Amino acid sequence: MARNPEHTRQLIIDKALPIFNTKGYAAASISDITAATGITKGAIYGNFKNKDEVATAAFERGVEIVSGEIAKRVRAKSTAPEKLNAIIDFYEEYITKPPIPGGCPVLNSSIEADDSLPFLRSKVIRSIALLKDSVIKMINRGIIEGQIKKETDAEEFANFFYSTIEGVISLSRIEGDGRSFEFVKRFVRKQIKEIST
Amino acid sequence: MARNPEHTRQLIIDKALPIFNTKGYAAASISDITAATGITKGAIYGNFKNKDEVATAAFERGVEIVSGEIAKRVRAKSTAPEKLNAIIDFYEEYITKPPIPGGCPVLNSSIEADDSLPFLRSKVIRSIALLKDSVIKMINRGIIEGQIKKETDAEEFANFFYSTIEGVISLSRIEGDGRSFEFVKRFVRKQIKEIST
DNA sequence: TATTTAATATACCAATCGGTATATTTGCAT
DNA sequence: ATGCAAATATACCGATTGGTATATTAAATA
Repeated sequence: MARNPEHTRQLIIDKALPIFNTKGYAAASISDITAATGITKGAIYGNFKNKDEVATAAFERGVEIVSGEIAKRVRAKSTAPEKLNAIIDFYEEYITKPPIPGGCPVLNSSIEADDSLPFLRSKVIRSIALLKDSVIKMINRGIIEGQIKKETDAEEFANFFYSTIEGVISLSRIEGDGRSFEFVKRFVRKQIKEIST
Repeated sequence: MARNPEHTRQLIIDKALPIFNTKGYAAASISDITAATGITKGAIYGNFKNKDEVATAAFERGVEIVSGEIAKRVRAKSTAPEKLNAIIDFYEEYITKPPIPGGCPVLNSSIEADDSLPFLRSKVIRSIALLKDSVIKMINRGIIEGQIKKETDAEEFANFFYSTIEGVISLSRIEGDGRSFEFVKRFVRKQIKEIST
């Protein structure tokens, strides 16, 4: 080994992530990445088989960042309603100070990978499933612990919850302000209160 | 005039729309359009200044199709709750038999135009505003006509409504089935009932 | 310190991109 | 019928794309 390939690989992923996330897979070029990293094509293709693999690694890193940040905030709260509200707060902050430039990588990749990019599709599907599942578990635990009404349909709520959040992120980003988010936040908070005991 | 340029222009738009909508602006090429239309570059650049203008025209046609179809279904119902449910039904059908291949052009373009494609941004923003506004008006008329509870916040509901629908469309499309939509539909229907008198 | 080998840099490839200049064709007006 | 102008087709442009083959460099081994 020579010249720390681990570091190189990580550098490529870290710099490629915001590029793919802002421009999209198709518009992002290898040259964009060499420019951002100061590294040459030789190094990129020495560490990744092709552009697809760079994009895949970047996406997985993006999901890691997002879900890691969510997990941190969720852990900091003790009851299910508080945890759900913490997730909303995280996404609200996402608009003004996004941990990854370009919006939510799950949503972005979801749009671009639904008809093309078959190598990404399954990864995106899995990420969404994990995010939803954590909300479902959160609600069911809340039911057991008496914080959430026991008649609550966890899967229905989780699907509403993530659909609405992803939807309002797309709205807020294109509109360029947090106005829509404010309305939706207020609504979702009411729904959380609604299922709370 | 010769050879009916109006027809040519419309042909280009009609064929370009599903291409842009499935592949996205960046991945869709002029060659894709010549291949789909059987028409040459000369004809395309004779009718449009550049790729941006083709994409813009295609987007506007897409919005026209979607909002036209929504308007038709909304007109067919007489009360606000029925109208709202008709919109949900429209988007549910969108998953299995989309009027435009590739999903919702408003959502797709929203994702791609938030950081790039400045020529599209304002058009997307305006389309969203119109869609939301029609729901707001629908609810306020429903309040006047006594079908919707008068304490309902129309703007809040409209934002929730479209965020949730756009979000669940993205989910359903990447997941490849209508499962998530079923859950979300059930939830939104309950919310409509909730604000109904 | 010399050698070796892994990692990175450089130089290049064909293909494709958006766009244009020009040639050709078509339909209308005369 | 003929000439003209508008519309479309063809041929081409430089730039960029993802990718590769090869040269160079740097670190570990001996």
